[in-house]
Amino acid sequence: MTSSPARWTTAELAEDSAISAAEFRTERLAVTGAWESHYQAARSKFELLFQKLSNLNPGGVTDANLTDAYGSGLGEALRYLAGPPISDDDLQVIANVDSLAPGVLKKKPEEVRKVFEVIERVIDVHRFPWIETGTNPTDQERDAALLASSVLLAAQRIATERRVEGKDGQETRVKDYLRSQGFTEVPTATITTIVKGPQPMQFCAECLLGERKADVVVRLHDTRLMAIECKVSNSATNSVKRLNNDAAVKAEYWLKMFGTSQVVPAAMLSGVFKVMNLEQAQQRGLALLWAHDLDKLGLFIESTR
DNA sequence: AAGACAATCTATCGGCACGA
DNA sequence: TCGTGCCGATAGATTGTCTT
Repeated sequence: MTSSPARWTTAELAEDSAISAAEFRTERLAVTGAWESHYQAARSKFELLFQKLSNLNPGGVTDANLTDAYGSGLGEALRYLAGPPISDDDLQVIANVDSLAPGVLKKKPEEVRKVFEVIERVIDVHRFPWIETGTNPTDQERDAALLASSVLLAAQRIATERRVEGKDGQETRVKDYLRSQGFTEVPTATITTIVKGPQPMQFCAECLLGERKADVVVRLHDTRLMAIECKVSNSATNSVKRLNNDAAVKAEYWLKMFGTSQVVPAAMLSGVFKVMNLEQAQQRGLALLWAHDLDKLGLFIESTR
């Protein structure tokens, strides 16, 4: 007799989603210093860039200076001189160069030239008004440009950091919890049949289960595999994507691929989710767990003895 | 031969725009 | 106003290539 993960009632889902959203609220409002450090890091980059390119003065931007700037890892800051900033991918296409890697550009000054020609054409005149007049910036102009540019870059960095942290943080919590329950992590494996992968009292991370990657895979006591997807959503709009488009799709794939009696697809949730989406995903065979209540994971694992 | 660097691929969440 | 599809910006892993 196999044990199934709990199916939550609407009321239970509503309660947990409220707790989860409250936790998100608290975390987002907490002062972490992340903004401060990203701002400072960005500011330093632009200051260095200004220095290397003589405040973007006409004449200060030579091929040698540009190559030097790229070599110092300032290509990123360079992209952010554009209004609006150009992404790495876009710049490569628009400038029509083969590579934006510093080592490659170092040997091809003409490629650097092409890159800067693009930047020049789309440079943000709101931040760098002195470029148009061909004069030196006033101290205020220079400072305003540094401020605005640093904020622009730092904001993007924060957004990216949140994406990575949301996932990694949650995955780490799950793994730590499993360890606390006596499980041992084993190296990532490609799991083609149900007997492969983690053995009793083991789990692995980032395993390829069939043809889809699972964040954490645990061997249950009754030999089934539990595939846990870690999902962070910070808005109700995105809850449907994370749950129904990402996790439930994989759940259905695994259930079909390995059979309903062999795998237990689950999603570990934190952040903001809509109750309706939770119900839909659960309906589709996805077991729901909350990062704020990891003991439920332990209880289920125990129930498979 | 080793280590640095570059290219490629895939995954993350977030946000916009469109249509019901 | 709401639900949905699509895409953007980036990180990290892996694989490939070049230097020293």
